[in-house]
Amino acid sequence: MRRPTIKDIGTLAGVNPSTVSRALSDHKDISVELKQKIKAIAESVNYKPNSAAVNLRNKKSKLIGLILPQMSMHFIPSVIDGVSNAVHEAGYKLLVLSSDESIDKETENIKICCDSNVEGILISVSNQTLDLEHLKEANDLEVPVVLYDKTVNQSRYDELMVNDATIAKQSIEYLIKKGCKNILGIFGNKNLSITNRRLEGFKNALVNTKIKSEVIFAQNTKEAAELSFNTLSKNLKIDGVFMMSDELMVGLNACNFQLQQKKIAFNYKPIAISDGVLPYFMNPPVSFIKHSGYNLGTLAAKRLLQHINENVLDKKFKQNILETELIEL
Amino acid sequence: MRRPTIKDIGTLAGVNPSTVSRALSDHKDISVELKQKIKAIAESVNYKPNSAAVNLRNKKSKLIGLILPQMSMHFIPSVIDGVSNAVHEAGYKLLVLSSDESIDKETENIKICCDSNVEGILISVSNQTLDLEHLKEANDLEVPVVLYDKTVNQSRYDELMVNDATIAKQSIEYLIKKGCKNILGIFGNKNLSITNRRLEGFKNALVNTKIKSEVIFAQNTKEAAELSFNTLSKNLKIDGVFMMSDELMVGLNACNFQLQQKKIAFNYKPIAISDGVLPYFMNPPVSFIKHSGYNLGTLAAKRLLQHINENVLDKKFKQNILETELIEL
DNA sequence: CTGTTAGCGCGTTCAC
DNA sequence: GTGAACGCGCTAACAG
Repeated sequence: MRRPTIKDIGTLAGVNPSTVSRALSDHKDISVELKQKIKAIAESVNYKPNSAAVNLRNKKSKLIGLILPQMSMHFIPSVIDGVSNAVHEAGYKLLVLSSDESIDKETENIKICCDSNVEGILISVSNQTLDLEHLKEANDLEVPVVLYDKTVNQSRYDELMVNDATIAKQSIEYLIKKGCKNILGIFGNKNLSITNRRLEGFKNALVNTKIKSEVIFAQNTKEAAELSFNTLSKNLKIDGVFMMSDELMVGLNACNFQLQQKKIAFNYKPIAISDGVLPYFMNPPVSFIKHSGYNLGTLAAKRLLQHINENVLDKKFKQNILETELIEL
Repeated sequence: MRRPTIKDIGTLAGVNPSTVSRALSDHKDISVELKQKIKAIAESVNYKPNSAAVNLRNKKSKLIGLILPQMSMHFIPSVIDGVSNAVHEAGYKLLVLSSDESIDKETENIKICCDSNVEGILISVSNQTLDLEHLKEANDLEVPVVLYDKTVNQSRYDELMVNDATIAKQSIEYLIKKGCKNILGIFGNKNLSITNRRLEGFKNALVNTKIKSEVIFAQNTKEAAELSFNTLSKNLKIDGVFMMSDELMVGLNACNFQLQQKKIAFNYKPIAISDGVLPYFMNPPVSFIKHSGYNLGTLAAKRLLQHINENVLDKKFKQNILETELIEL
């Protein structure tokens, strides 16, 4: 059975399609009785407007593109959840695209968004991304773009992120306050700007102190486990460990097991930047600065929706810094 | 600057819009030179077909709806990744929708899919879902549906899942083979059919053995941590623990910390059903039956695409059982 | 080989 | 108050 159109309803009601259209959208020129009659018919045949036709007519797609640097189990699901809720609440639908940390896929994803007539793009860039040239097409089409979390240095698009240097600094200051004298910092990919910003905060916190520090860089959980084991088994004086992400934190959990196996005593205070779920379940638990992907996603989506709906008068670049809180375990 | 249409190109090239359309789609009736000329112009004005118009015309949206029971960090991201890759490879785009374990949201999500003219739906049902009545609309519109992972008893739609009872049984048999005599099973929400299927496998493995067993049900990681601590601290004879998911497994990691804190010796073999990432990093590591969300997503998507593209001659219900493997750590 | 025409389903302007 | 007609952008059927 073909899906009923506005035309079919018109035939059934004995009126013109345009009358049906107006009745269904509660146009004031249509009499109350006729409206009721038409709506009843629409209901009875289970009428649904054809979205393609509506889109074509209105030049709107009610679609938002969410571009993720990769599909990881850490942080990303929270972001999707936050964005998804905010977007659906506003009657939009979400196109989810993962760039798999490749600039080519990212470019392709932007193209898909543009080709799909999305009304706005939320993007967190891959670690291969150095500039935003590939957003030119979106720009030409005047599709609003909001950057979140991972960005490059720019001042053209709104962006929403955490102050990486500050929260890293806070973390270290916490360790210092707790009396740590030998601090290990576990960081991610050395080439990422996010890594460097967090590293900067780490170093800043140590300026003018007598704290000793070591730093390691790990590409993933496994490397974090291995490298931190190497370090912790050699340098037994380490009494504080900072991890810049959940992913690396999980590595430390495995490292601890190795240390126990080798009967290497360890006793350090751990702190991580985390989405907030896993730290409670590490062995031992890890204090953390909560960097909520859900909040980030929600706020980024809301900001984008403002651009779309309110023609944001004040169109100048805004950098929104997300609030965080320290949770002590 | 308005986006150029096929009409604009026609004007520029001095030909009819329809000629442009044919040239761009390499219709054989158009001369090679004209094609080149038109393509060059299209390129130069950065022409992009208007997807809404194409959709309207072709009655196709190139959209697939992926409905998730919830947006969790376990398993789900892998599923999305698998589906996403398969779907993009085939030139489709992915609408991601989370039901948040609510039957109402799930119904709403199905509605969104139908309203958006998706060409197919991949759905894993919420834990409130008892039947598939709410798929009626998709059915009326003849939108293909494939169920994956969490389903209800049905034989109308294709489904793709793991044999829950079997892998649970395998897990326990592994523990038995390793010499365990006292086994603890940690299961999820008691009302879920997936829980009951895995529980059934668990029990079956114990039939006709002298193995003692205990079973606990936990709603989430935190409960898993608490309840398993209660059990393990009381029953010191437990020498094997089975966890039916990553989420619960993480709880055990926290439980182990508690046991250490209280100086309670524990020595059990752990095994879990897992997506395959976290078990390596637990303290201690956990052997697991790999139930890959990525594979599941990929296969489910491919099956759905078959329905969409090949008019699947053999339309009868198919239940596909996913392969798994046991990884010993 | 290329142009003309019509229509996909809807919304809006204009006329009655 | 309601109907007729047109156009959104594209494609397929029909002409020539």
